This record gives sequence, C-alpha cells and structure tokens, in this order.
Amino acid sequence: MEKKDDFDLENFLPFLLNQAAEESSLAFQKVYKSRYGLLRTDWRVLFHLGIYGRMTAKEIGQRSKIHKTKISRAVQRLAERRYLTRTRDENDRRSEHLELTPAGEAVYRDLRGIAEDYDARLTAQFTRGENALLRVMLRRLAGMG
Amino acid sequence: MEKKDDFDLENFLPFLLNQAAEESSLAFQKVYKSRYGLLRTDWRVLFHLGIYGRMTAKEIGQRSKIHKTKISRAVQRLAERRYLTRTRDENDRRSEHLELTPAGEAVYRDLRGIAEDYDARLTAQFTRGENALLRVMLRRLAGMG
DNA sequence: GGGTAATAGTTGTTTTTGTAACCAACAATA
DNA sequence: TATTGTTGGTTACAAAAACAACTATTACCC
Repeated sequence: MEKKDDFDLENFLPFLLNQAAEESSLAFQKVYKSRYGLLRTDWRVLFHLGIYGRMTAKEIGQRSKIHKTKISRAVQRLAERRYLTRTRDENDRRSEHLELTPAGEAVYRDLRGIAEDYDARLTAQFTRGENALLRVMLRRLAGMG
Repeated sequence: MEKKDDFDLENFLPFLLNQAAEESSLAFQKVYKSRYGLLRTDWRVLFHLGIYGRMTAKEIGQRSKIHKTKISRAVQRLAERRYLTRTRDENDRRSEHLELTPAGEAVYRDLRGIAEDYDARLTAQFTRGENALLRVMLRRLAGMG
C-alpha cells in the first residue's frame, strides 16, 4: 500500500511492543482460560504465590506493579475456587497472608510447565545471545532494569 | 525474598513483554488522552489514516489486527469529533472509505511528532545495533516477521 | 433468476478494568 | 489519650473491552 506519510508505525516501540505482547500471550492465555477459567491477573497472582510462597497482597503488588484493586479481585476469585487461603496477620490486622492450597499448587505446577514449554518455543527462534539481549532490553524498558 | 520455586517469571516472555509494553505506553497514553481525549484504538486508527491516507475499516483491521468492533467504535468516535469523514464506496456499498479531515490531520501531525520524540528517547538507551535487533525480534514475536 | 453463502460493518449484552471513595487498623504527635 | 495522618485492602460506579448476534449488500452457483 502506498504511503502518504512516512511515519514508521510498525517500528514505534509502544505499538510494536504491544503487538508482540498480545501475540505472544495468546496461546498461553487460551490454556489458563479454557482449562481453569483464569484471567490474566489471576495467573499472575497464582504464579507469585507459587514461586515465592506465602505473601501478602501488598508484596505481590510491589513485585509486579499490578494495581491493588486488580490484585484484590484476583485474590477473591482464587479464594472462591479454593486455590488459596487468606489468614490475617496477628501483628498487623490490616493485612493478610495468602498461600496456595494443594489444589492451587497443582494448578500452578500445571501452568508452570506449560509456561516453560511455551517460553522455550518462543526462545528457540533466536540465538542464546539474542535472547539474553532481548531480556535485558525489555527489563530496561519495563522499568525493571 | 526467598524463593520456594525457581520458575523465572521475570524472564517469561509473555509477562516481560506485557510489562515492557505497558510501561512504555504510559507516557504516550497520557498525551493523547489528556490532550485529545483519545483512546488507544482511536490513535491507532488515526495514525493508520494519517500514514496511509484514505482506507476502509477492513484494511485498517488487516494491517493492525485490531478487532472490527473496536475499529467500528473508534471510527464512530473520530467521526463525531470531525477528525475523519466516511464515504460509501459506490461499487461496493457495504464498505466505506475513511479519510482524515484537516482537523484530524492536525491532531495526527501533533501526535506523530510526540511519538517520534518519545520513541527517540526510548531508543537512545541502546546502541544502534541493539535497537535494530530488538525490532527484528519483536516483529518476529508479533507475527509480523 | 432464486436461493445460499460470504463479507463489511454495526449493535446489544456481558465481563473487565479504571478511578475514586471508602473502611478498618495502625502510627505519630502533641 | 485525642487528633491527625498512613497504610492494607475493599467496594461502588463509570468507562472500556470481549463476544456473539445482527443488518445490509454482494458473490456464487444451480
């Protein structure tokens, strides 16, 4: 298609990053959605608990930069499904400790395996060095550098 | 924080890409939102018309992979603001040609300039070679490779 | 030509998200 | 020990996205 203006939208980072993020999330999303009815924030919270064990909503927020209302709602959904338990902190009764139940652990382990395979497939398209550089650059762009 | 399980969430591409995409979109979003009250899909449609000139909703969809209902509503909003005009195709009366008005062009040029500056700032963090590689990899991941 | 399928785009309904206001528990200060 | 400010987390309401069903027009094909 003939161009009227030469701005390069396809190389504009916010656009390109979004397209890559969406496309690369799609197949994984299908799994956690169809298999467990989870939302994006749900699996993220689940993974945080699976990886780090018992933690509070606040700690999850600090680590992931997910907004606290989203976390609050994800925790509700996961608790309804009995994937996690909530226990008040006796020293500070405002916060509560979240922890996966055995059922939650099982879901985590299943999805974790799928995530690993999936990431390996994405990664296999590039060389080791390219992949390392990509991660560094993305972390920097994400403000996690 | 001590880990219970060693899955590397921060390097899981779908997660990392999303974080980078969100973070890198934020500052630009503030501009098109506060200055013109536009939504994400709105500026994308606007940019397509600014770059390629007159085109149909379908063509925009093919090029951007934005869903047709999102495009339909973005076009409505842009038309209400008199940023574009819609004219039926006489050969195929199902489709209509979209084209920016002078007002729409002005908004496009303003945002285009900001996008260029913004992208330049993001890009300045890396070397020329790193940037080239990043684009290639992202396009591949986005299925635009 | 008449019937069926395909296509461009729209609309309606339900989910999710964003934003701000809110509660309850704690901290700090006077 | 009142007072004021913070903090962890929730809720309410408005805005936006997802999904499916729909209209109108064109294409196919017997």
